[in-house]
Amino acid sequence: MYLEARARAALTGVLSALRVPSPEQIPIERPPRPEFGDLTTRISYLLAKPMRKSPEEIARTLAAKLSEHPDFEQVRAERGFVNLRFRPEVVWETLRTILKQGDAYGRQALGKGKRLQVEFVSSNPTGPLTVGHGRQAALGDVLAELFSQLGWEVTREYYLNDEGRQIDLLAQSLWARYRQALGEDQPLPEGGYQGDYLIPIGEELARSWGDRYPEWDAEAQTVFRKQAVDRMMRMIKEDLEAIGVRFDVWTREGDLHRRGLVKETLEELRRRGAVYEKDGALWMRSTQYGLARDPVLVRSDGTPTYLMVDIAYHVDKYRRGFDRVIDVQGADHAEEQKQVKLALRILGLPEEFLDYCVHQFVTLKGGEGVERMSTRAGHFIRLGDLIRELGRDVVRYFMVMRRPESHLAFDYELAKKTSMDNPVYYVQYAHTRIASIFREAEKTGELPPAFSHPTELDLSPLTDPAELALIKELDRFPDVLVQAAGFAPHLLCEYLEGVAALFHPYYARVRVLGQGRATPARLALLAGVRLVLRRGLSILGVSAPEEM
RNA sequence: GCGCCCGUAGCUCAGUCAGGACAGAGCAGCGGUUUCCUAAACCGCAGGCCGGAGGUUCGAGUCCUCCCGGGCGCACCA
Repeated sequence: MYLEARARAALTGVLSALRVPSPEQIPIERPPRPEFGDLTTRISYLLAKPMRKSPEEIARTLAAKLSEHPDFEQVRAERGFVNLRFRPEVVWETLRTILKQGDAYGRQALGKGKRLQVEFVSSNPTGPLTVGHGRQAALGDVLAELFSQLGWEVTREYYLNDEGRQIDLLAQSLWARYRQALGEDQPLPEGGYQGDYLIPIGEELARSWGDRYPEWDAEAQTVFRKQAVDRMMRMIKEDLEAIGVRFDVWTREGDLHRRGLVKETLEELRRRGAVYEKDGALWMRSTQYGLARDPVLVRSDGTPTYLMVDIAYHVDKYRRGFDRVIDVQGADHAEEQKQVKLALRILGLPEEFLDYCVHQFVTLKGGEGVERMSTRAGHFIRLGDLIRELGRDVVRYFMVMRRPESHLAFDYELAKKTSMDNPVYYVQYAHTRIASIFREAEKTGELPPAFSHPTELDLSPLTDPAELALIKELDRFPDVLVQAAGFAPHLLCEYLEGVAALFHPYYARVRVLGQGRATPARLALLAGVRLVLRRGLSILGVSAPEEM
C-alpha cells in the first residue's frame, strides 16, 4: 500500500503536468510477471478514447515523463502498459515504515466509530458441533477479527434456538435413551435424534433418577427439555473452546418472545400490508416482491415460525445500534435469507444493514464417499474429535483456506502431515526459523539494540532481489486484510503462504549472522517478515510458534 | 420444473466482484542438492482446447445468452 501510494502520487503529478484529465480512479496493479516491474498501470487504455490516441502512444508519453521521477529506477512503456520499478531506497523506506508501526501494522480506520455484529455458528442445541459447524466457526471468527483490524467495533454473537419442535424431538429422544438405559425397549420417536451421543447421557440420567419418569408426559417433557438443552450446550461450548472461538453475546429465542419483540414485529409487518391470512395461518406477501413463494409467519396453531422469529431478531439487532450485521450461514439457508432481507426492506431498514456470508459444505476428502452430514441421522464427524486429532491450528487454517462459496474438501491426509507439505506448517515454520535466528543472534551478540528506531537503520546492504521482493510483499499486507474482509479470508492464507514461499528459499541461500554490515540489515528484514507472519497468523487464530 | 452456488493441470484450489501482457500455486510424478542460523528443507522438469457452444469488445478464465455436469434450496422444519 505504501508503494502503491507513492506510485499514485507520482502518476497524479505527471497527469496534471501533462494536462491530461485524470480518471476518477487510476488503476495501479501488480503485474503478472516480475519482469514487468513492481507495479503497473493500464491507464493508457482508459485514456485512449478521450485522448484519441493509441494506448501505446500515451504509455510512451507517460513513461518518458515518469522516468524523471526520483522514486523509480526504471519506467517502461510496454504494450500500452506503463511498468514501474522502484529504486531500492524507496523499498527500504517501505520496510522502515512497517517496522515503525510494529504490531499496529495492517490496522486501519475504515470502520472507525462503527459497530458490527457477526452472528455465526448459532447451531441448534441438538447435538455436538460437526465438521461443518467448524467451517462456520472459523470463518465467522476470522471475519470478525478482520473487521476488528479494520477499525470496526465487533460483537460476536450466537443465536440459541432453545425452543420449538426440534428441541421437543431431542428431549423425547433423550427420554427414550433414558428408558433404554433402564432396560426398557423404548424406540426413538419418529424423526428423532439417532446419534450415539445421547446414550451415555440417558444412562447417567437413569442412574441418578431411576424410574422417576416412566411416561412421556408434560412433566417429563419439561424436565427432559431443560436437561437436553443444558447438556447439548455444554458439549457445544466445549467444542467452541477447542476451536478457540469466544462469543460476546448469546441470544436465546425465548428472550425475544418474552420481550414481546416477535409480536411487535409481526404487527409492524401487518401494518405495512405485508401479511395476510389463509388456512388459519399468517403469511408474508413475498411473491408480490418477486420472491418465489409466500412463507408462513405464524402457524395455524398460533406459534410463530423460525422465519418470523428471525425477522424479529434482526429488527432487534438494528435497534441495538449496530451499523452492520453479518450472518455466516450455510448454503442451505439461501431461501430464508431472501425472505429475511425482504422483510427488513418492508420494515424500512437500510439495504446494507444485513449481509450474509454464505458458505458451502465440508466434505472429507479421501473418506468414504462424500455423504452429507446430518445431526439428526447421527451421521457426522464431531468437530471436537477432528481438533483432538489435528490440533486447533490445522483445523482453523484448513477451514478458511478456501473461498467460502466453494465446497471444502477437507484433505485429512494432508492435514495430518507434519511436514511443510502442510500449508499450516509451511507458514509456521517460516516464523520458527526467524525466531531461531534471533535467538542465535542474541547468543552471538549480533542483535542490534532493538529495532525501536527503524529510521536509523542502514538498510542499504539489502540489495539481493529476493530481499527487495520480500519487502514489496510485506507492503501488501494491509491491502490483503481489506480484501480478506470481503468474505474472503482464504486470501490471507494464500498471502501468508506466498510470504513463506519467498522466505524459505532466501533462508536456504543467504546467511544472516556473521555477515558484518549486512547482518543488522537482514535482521531488520527478518523482523519485518516475522511481524507480518505473526500478525497474519494471529488474525487467523493460528499460533506463531517460536520453535517446532 | 424453478432459484442460488460450483465446474481452471492427475488431485485440491487461487485468479471471475472493478475484462487487458505468453493462465498461477500446493500436492502427487520425474530429476538434482546437505561441513554453515533446526533438511519438518532447497532447486529444477513435466503437466491445462480455463465444462461446451454462441455473443459483446481493439482484447474474455473474467461480461451476456443457451446447453451439459455436480451441490443446495423450493415445509404451517430449523
